[in-house]
Amino acid sequence: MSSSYDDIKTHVQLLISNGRLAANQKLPAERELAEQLQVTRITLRDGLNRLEGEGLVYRQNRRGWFVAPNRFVINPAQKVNFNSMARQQGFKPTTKVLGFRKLTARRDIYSAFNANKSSKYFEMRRVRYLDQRAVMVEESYLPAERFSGLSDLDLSGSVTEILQDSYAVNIIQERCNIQGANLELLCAGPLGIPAGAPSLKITRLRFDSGEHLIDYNIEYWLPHAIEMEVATR
Amino acid sequence: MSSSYDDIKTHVQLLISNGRLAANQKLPAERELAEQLQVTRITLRDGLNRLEGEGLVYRQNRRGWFVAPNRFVINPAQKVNFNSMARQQGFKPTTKVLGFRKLTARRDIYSAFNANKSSKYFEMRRVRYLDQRAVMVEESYLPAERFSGLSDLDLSGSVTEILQDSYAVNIIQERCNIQGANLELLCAGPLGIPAGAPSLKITRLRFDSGEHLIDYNIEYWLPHAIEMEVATR
DNA sequence: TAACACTTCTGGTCTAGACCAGATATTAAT
DNA sequence: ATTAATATCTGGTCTAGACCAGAAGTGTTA
Repeated sequence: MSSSYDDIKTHVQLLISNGRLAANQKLPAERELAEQLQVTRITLRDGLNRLEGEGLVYRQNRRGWFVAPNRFVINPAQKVNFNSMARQQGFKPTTKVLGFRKLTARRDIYSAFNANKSSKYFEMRRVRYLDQRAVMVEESYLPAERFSGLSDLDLSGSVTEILQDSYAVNIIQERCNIQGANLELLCAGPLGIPAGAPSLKITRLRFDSGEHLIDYNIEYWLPHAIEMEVATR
Repeated sequence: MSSSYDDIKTHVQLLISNGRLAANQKLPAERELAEQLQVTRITLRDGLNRLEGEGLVYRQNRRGWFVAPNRFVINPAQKVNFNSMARQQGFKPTTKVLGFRKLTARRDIYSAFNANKSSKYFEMRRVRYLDQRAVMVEESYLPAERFSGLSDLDLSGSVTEILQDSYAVNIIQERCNIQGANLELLCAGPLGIPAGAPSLKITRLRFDSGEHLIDYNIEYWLPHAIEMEVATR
């Protein structure tokens, strides 16, 4: 009844629990582990993929496999602030802006804003890190006319706060959709994983007091870096 | 820049979009597809796994691959009723009770209820289907003393309603946790997929008006059968 | 000391088979 | 016609290699 996977799992868990490897430390190379366990590399990789699925390990493109730290907890039913939430949970959050540009005529965007083809939007792409580990890529779309000068501001913080502080726009309602999705190269690259890897895709629509859509926002999370908590009444 | 995966995706999408295959219909056998595409089976399977990750296809243990229908939308921040929600979205929901028993001394349970080791609980395990497709396995734990006679009732509906109608217990608050998890054999079996496959694990804690925990509930969803919608204010 | 070229190591992708176990269809016996 | 045995088809798992591309370390040169 025991499968190779069980052996691999046990072996890796031993490495971790014996204290030989702490969070974010690198596992031995695949070829080495495969030999230790007397299985082929492809079988070993299958096992590592499953361990990744359980959130025990994570990978970084052509660098290796690492011991996963605790998950980051987010609440999708709450206006989130990545930086403060992360610090609250003992992580060191950082942000890198990947790109900023003005674009037009992308159907998914202007139709979300209920606008026409010629309307212009800012696109901002960012990666978020927890303790140097890339965990999320974020794409934000904002109406360009309304937020002129946006690119001159510090874009490493919360969009909501920027809108509030610099444009006096208050987000008072959000709608979000969560589903599994595979990563395109454009998002997989900054996360240091191969294209096609699974992710948790959170699409947010943020509205102001007039129920106008202000921010169209897509987040791609490493699925095993987070968990979600929701309270209901 | 084109990978085998792209070819596989295009090929399968063609099969689907050409109308040759409708939702829930079976794809050709892996060996056949592999020959059509001139790749090895292992490469093809890698591609199918990714298509599964995108929610385009799903598998059933040793039966084959099938075209995925639309996702079922759930709202984790809302007291859910599987049957009515499913019908509302045009699915035909069914439920099968896998098992019902009284148990004691399982740490995760009695500690969730903040009770001692000797306290007794009912365990109810059910599979939920949408249009004959198994999409979720549910494990419910309820204090046995408080709900004696539970096993004599019709257990195919909503737990919340049973508690309300037969025991006058009103659930007024819920807390839920959502994360990716791999399936143990016990849950993978009823879902018709191999053990170790990914799932979306939703753990629910349901409280009554006195803030007592009433129902400890774990749901394992096929990750690509659902999406979640959450509204925030 | 700093910049650059090179080598090595890593995971990522792929081939070409094999055998197993469960699901299904077929066939034979009742 | 029903049941039971059987053969076949399916995906699930695994072996034993190969080659590629990017990351990281090493040594050389300016």
